[in-house]
Amino acid sequence: MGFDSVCNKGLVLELGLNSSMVENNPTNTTKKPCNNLNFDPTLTLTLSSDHDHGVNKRKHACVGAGGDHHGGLYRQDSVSGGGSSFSVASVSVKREREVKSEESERVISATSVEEDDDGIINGRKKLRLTKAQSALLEQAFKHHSTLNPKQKQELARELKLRPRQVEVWFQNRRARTKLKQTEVDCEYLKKCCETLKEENTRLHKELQELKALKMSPTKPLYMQLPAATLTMCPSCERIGDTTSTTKTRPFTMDTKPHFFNPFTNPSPAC
DNA sequence: CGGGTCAAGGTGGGCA
DNA sequence: TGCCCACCTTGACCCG
Repeated sequence: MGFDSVCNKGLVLELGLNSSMVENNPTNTTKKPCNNLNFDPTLTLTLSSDHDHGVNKRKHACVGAGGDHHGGLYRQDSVSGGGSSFSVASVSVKREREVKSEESERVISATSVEEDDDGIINGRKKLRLTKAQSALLEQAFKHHSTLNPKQKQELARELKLRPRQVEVWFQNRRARTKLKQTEVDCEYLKKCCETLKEENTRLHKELQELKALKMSPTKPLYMQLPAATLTMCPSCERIGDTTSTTKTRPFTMDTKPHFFNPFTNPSPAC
């Protein structure tokens, strides 16, 4: 029980993505990875108290993996079990692992409990997919991020893996995709936040300047008008009176108000 | 040796 | 009710 297990108990960083983002959310029924950044972001940081881990009642006696519950038992051949073969240089161990992995002979029977070369009973050994296996899985994932049972069987047969392993790979792959997308979204939101902060600072400064001008006894007549009726052109910085219908206006007013959009270029000069 | 990666275990939820 | 999914966690392995 380490730091992770403590921290994960309740701190939830939630990236809420509205409208178009939701359409491509991996959690929805379309199960499509999201590459769309055209969304209304909401960022929520919450402390959840009802997040129970590992103490939940079991819904399935042996869910999925139950059938091949010993699926985690893999033979690593000469490098398995942390035995004597680990005493050699790590480089040679790695090379040996690669050679062995290319032989695709590491997965043992789903129901057997075997011993390695050192006579140590296998616990949960780490399966490493070969490059060829990974490539084929990636290729399949590009086509569709989820598999129907037939596709799963086919892929498993092709890869000489158990269907459960293919299924797990796709689950983990989807999770990785989602995590990556979340990171991208997070970066984007940070930039949004920075831009809005800058704009907020600018507007505050502008407001202070306007207040200062209003306090001045030598202010021009148009500055005595209600603030709501005045608009400053962002380009030429001239003041306009939206209520005036005379031809003596400082400049022609646009009927539409100026709203700042941090993600688009400034409006063209008036 | 600490942190990262990844396959797999475990659980709750949605759906047909 | 069973299946499949997302999500969280675990443990093996790798790397600097």
